[in-house]
Amino acid sequence: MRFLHTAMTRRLPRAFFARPTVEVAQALLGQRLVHLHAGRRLSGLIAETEAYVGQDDLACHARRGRTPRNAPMFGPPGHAYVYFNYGMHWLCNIVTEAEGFPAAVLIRALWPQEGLEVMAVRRAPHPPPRWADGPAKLTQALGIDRALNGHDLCAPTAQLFVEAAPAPARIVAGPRIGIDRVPEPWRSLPWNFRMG
DNA sequence: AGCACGATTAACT
DNA sequence: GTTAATCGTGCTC
Repeated sequence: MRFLHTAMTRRLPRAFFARPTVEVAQALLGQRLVHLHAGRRLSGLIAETEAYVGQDDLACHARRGRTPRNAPMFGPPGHAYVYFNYGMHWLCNIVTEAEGFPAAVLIRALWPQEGLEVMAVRRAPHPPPRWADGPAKLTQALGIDRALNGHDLCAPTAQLFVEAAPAPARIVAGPRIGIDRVPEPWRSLPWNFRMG
């Protein structure tokens, strides 16, 4: 599926996210995640993603059905699912597939593009390569937290959204990170994707 | 009401 | 390679 955009409307439409999650996770690589912050643009190219797909996927938060925390995953595609983990970190997902089917893509790394001065302060004292090379690092760099949980990335007034950018020449797939307690085959499914 | 654990990070040895 | 930090969530009693 291809999406064409004019110079003024580069934001990815809901149809982009209303597809199989693994397909969306790969298609998001190279696209630009943007957070409008105090009239300023904070952004980066999406460099790593992971797919979490439905109640059969035992690594997915929705595996035991709907709860207050994972409710956004059951909602319509194109919304943010932002959750708190390890008592200190925010992780950012984008909901995929049809409403009612719980699935999302975790954004795991960005290549910073805009708002570098803000990121430098938020991620101090780390050097630029360490500003957004992890799922909790990128939310800190872009200022993504609970306030954006459930946010509609496809609304005209969205503060968080994805803009179309050139697709990467190559995609590398591997097992998802940090789910060592999840049983096979889910633990080893190659649903982690990065620009290669 | 209590408790084990987590889609992580940073600082150590 | 190992480990502390830190707390909301959801399951069990």
